[in-house]
Amino acid sequence: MQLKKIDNLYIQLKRDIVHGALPQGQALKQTQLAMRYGVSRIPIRDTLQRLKNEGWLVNHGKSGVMIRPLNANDAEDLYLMRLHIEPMLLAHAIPNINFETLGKAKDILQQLQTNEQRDILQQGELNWQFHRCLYLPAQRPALFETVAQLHRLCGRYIGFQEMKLDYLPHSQDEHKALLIAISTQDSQEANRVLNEHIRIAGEQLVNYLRHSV
Amino acid sequence: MQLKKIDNLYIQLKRDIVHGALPQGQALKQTQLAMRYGVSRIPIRDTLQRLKNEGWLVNHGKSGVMIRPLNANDAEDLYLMRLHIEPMLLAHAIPNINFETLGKAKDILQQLQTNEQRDILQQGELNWQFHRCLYLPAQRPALFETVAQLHRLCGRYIGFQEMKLDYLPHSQDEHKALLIAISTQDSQEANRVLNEHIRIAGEQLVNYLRHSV
DNA sequence: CATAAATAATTTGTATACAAAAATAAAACG
DNA sequence: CGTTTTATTTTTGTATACAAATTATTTATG
Repeated sequence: MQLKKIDNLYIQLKRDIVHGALPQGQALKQTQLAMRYGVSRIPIRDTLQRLKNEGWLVNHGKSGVMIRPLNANDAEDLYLMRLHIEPMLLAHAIPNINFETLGKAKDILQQLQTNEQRDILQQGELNWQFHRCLYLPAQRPALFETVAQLHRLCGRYIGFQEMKLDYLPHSQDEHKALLIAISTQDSQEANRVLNEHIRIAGEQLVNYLRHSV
Repeated sequence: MQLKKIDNLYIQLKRDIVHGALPQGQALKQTQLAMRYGVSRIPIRDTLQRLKNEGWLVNHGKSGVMIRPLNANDAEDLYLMRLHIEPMLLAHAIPNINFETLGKAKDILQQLQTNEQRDILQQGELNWQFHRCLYLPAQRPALFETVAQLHRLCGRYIGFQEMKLDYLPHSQDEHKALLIAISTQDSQEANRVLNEHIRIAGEQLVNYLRHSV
C-alpha cells in the first residue's frame, strides 16, 4: 500500500477545495464532511488540522475552520518569499546534482509536456515534483521543508495560474532552461533562470488576482 | 477560558521535549504519553500531529514520530531564512507602528529584563511576543505566518541559546536599539539592527552546535 | 549460522458514544 | 424596538472499544 487512506482523504478534500465544491467563508462541519467522504469524524479532524497547518484552512469563530480566502497580497508574499529562499536551496543543490537526478527531472518535464489535459491539481503536483527533485540533493532539510511549505501554499492558487494566461508553455521553457544551466554546472545562470521563473509566475498571478477577483 | 486544554498539553509536551524528559531517537508511544499526561490518545494524537507540522517531531518508521534531532545545519538554515524574510516583514510594518504598539513592545522588553530567572521556554515565548508585536502591524498574513513558523522552529534550540554564552543582555541591547530606530521611523537603521540581531544570534548558536554537540 | 517466513505482540488508525463547548434561538428587560 | 440573558440546539472535543497495520519474536529452511 503506497498511499494511506488518510492521504486519499487529504487529496480529495484539497481537490474539492480547489474545485469550489465546498462552502467558502463559513465553518466546515465535521459531521457533514464525514458523511460526504464516508468516514468517521476522527480522520476528518486529522485532515482538517493538517490542511489548517498547511494554510489551506483558517480559523472560523472559536473552534471551527473555513477555507482560506484567496487574495493578491498573500500570493505576492508567497512568491516574494520563494524568490528569496529557493535560489539558496538550489545553490546548495547544484554541486550534488548527478545524471540520475537530471534524468528524473527530464522525465517529469516530459510528463508535464505530454499530459496537458491532466487534472489541474495533478499538474501542480508534477510541477512541484520537478522542483523538489532538483532541491532534494541540497540535503538541507530545514530550507527544503520551508520551500515545500511555500509550494503547498502556492498550490492553493493553482486554479488561477493556468486558467486564463496560457502560462504552461512559458513555464516549461523556463524549466528546460533551468535544466540546461544545471547540467552545465552554471550556477549563476541557473540562479537567474529560477529567479525569473518565480518572479514571472508571481507577477502574473498577482496581477490576475488584483484585476479580476 | 483563555487557554484551551489542548494548548496546555501542547505546552507541556514542548516543555518536556526541551527539558529532555522524553526519549530521543525512538518513537514516542501514544499510550505512554496518554498515561503521562492523564488524557486519552485522541488529544495526544492531535498534539503530536501539531508538533510534527511545526517541525519539533519527525517521522520514525512507518507510522511513528520521534523528537527531531538538533543539528547545526538546520539551525544555520533557519537563521538564514529569518535573515532574508524578517526584514521584509518589518519594512512593511514600520509605517503602521503606532505608540500603542511601541508601548506594548516596551512592556514586553521590561518583562524580559526583570524576570531573568524565568523558565527558559517562557523567556523564549516573551522574545517571540516582542518580535511578533512589531511584525503584526505589517498586516501581511502570509509573510507573518512563515516568520512565526521559523520562530517556532528556532524555539526548539532555545535551551542552547542562553545556556552558556550570556546572550540575553546583548539581545536586549539590540531589542532596545531596534525600538529606538522604529520610533524615529528610521527604516534603514531598523533594518540594519534587525539584521545584526538575527545574524549574531544565528552565528552564536551554530557555532555552539558545531563545536560541542 | 544466516536469512527468510510465519506468528505473536504491540502500536496506531478509526468508529461510536458521550461530555464540553459554541452557536443559535428564544425570552426577558430596559 | 434594541439589547442583554437565558435556554435550546448544534457542533466540537475526548474517552473507550475495536480494527488494521506495524513491529518484534519465533520458527522454519537453506
